Amino acid sequence: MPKEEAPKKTAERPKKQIQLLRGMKDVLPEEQQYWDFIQDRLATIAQAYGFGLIKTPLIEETGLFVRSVGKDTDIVEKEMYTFQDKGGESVSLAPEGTASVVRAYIEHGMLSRPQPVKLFYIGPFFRYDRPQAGRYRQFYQFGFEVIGERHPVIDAQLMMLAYNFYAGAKLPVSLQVNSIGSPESRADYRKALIEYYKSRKNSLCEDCRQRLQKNPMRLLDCKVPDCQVLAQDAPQIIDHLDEESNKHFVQVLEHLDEVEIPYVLNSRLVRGLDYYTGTVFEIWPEPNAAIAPGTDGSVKQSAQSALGGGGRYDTLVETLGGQPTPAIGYAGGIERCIIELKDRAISIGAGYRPELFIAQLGALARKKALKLFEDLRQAGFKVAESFAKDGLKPQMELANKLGTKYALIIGQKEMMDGTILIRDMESGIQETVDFQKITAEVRKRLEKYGVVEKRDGKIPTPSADQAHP
RNA sequence: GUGGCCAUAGCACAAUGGUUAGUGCACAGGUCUGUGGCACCUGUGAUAUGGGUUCAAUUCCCAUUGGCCACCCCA
Repeated sequence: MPKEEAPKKTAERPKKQIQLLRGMKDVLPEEQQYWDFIQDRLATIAQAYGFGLIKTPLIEETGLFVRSVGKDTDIVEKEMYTFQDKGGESVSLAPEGTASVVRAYIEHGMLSRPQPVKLFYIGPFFRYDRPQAGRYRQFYQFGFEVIGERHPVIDAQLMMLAYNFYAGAKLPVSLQVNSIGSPESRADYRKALIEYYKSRKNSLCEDCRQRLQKNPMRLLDCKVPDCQVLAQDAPQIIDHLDEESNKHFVQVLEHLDEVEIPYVLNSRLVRGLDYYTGTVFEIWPEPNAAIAPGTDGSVKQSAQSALGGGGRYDTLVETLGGQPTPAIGYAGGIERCIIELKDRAISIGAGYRPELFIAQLGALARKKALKLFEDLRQAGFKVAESFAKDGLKPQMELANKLGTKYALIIGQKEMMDGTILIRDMESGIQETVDFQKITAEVRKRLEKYGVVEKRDGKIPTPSADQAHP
């Protein structure tokens, strides 16, 4: 097939280039290693802590989220992808994972499994929000839910799991912890807060006056300096916890102390979703010292945005129609995790790198090479090739770019002799070996390399056979 | 949802109200007819879209689309 035939310019390009929908993102092969890295670690950790993977649908009945996340939350009020399906039912793309997991727990009668039921998920979610770095309209979250147990040790263990996930990936993070108490004590606290702020309303920023009406707890983490001053002396939720919540929280902290997981008591931590009760926590990235404001002004230190968050939701199962069942969960954002990994130039191990490259020359050799590729692949080698290329040179270039250890060269001469060339790409030394013995010869050489690699500590991450969402 | 900054090849960046819009990397081919990394040469490839001002717009104006930043909120 003559390769001279340049692709003819076919139809005229459409005037309007079709581009990504706002807030959407393509993940290209180069970035895939980060996703693999995270997924591998998640799968490992989930297994170690006894979580089973659950896959829930992208689409659910709208009511599920209205009832769980809360109808007055921003997420439900203005960020959901909601539409009518062809049957006229109102459906929504899932904006988060917990609601679906709880729905599944109830629907599949998981109450009759050994409690607590520990479930783990990973997948895309959707929120129609204004995009920013690390914030997409389709974004990926992983989550761990423990349903059916109220003991504080569970809270501590889940925080430990979350913390260890990041620590294991060499990401410096801090664990922020708080308790927002039972719904009753929260209502009580709310009253106290409103009371406190009422008299000081004039010193508040405009947003905060809104918050006073809508979501008083948010007053506490306003960034306006004047508001922060007021927040200093505002009543603390800790002081308004009911006895049970308080006792629970103290025990959670004791457990955390015991396992020596560092945490920050953050009395201003409130979570936005309605279903939270009691313990709440977030994982924050530590400020990145590596990114200092450059003289050129090209600073890219993203604002404090949580890598993930979670908490107890002891009333949610009941809210969604199940038996009263305590539960707790954590959810983390994958894109944000990747941003941190990249910013901190954290090594995630080498990506896929082929060990062998098959170069061929001539029609007969090409046929033989095609077969050889298959044999070597089935023998377990990572093999690369460029069979469509004619010249040896471009093939060697590619072998070099891919960083393969050896090139196996088969041309007319080798075809005649029943041999093949093995070229060491680093030294340039090449040897002629019997074609029949190629597998053994290659294995012999690569095993030698394997030892060297181990010394360097550069063992390629084993590509687990986990599912990619 | 609010406010601001921005948009030139695959990527990173130049330039200009007036002939063929440059450079580096990448990609393709060649110098090298069976051998990669280096060098040199050649080539492919772009002014996001729509409208307006103007003799003339990639440049100025408006809108749309998209990106980024700060809010809001959240993963």
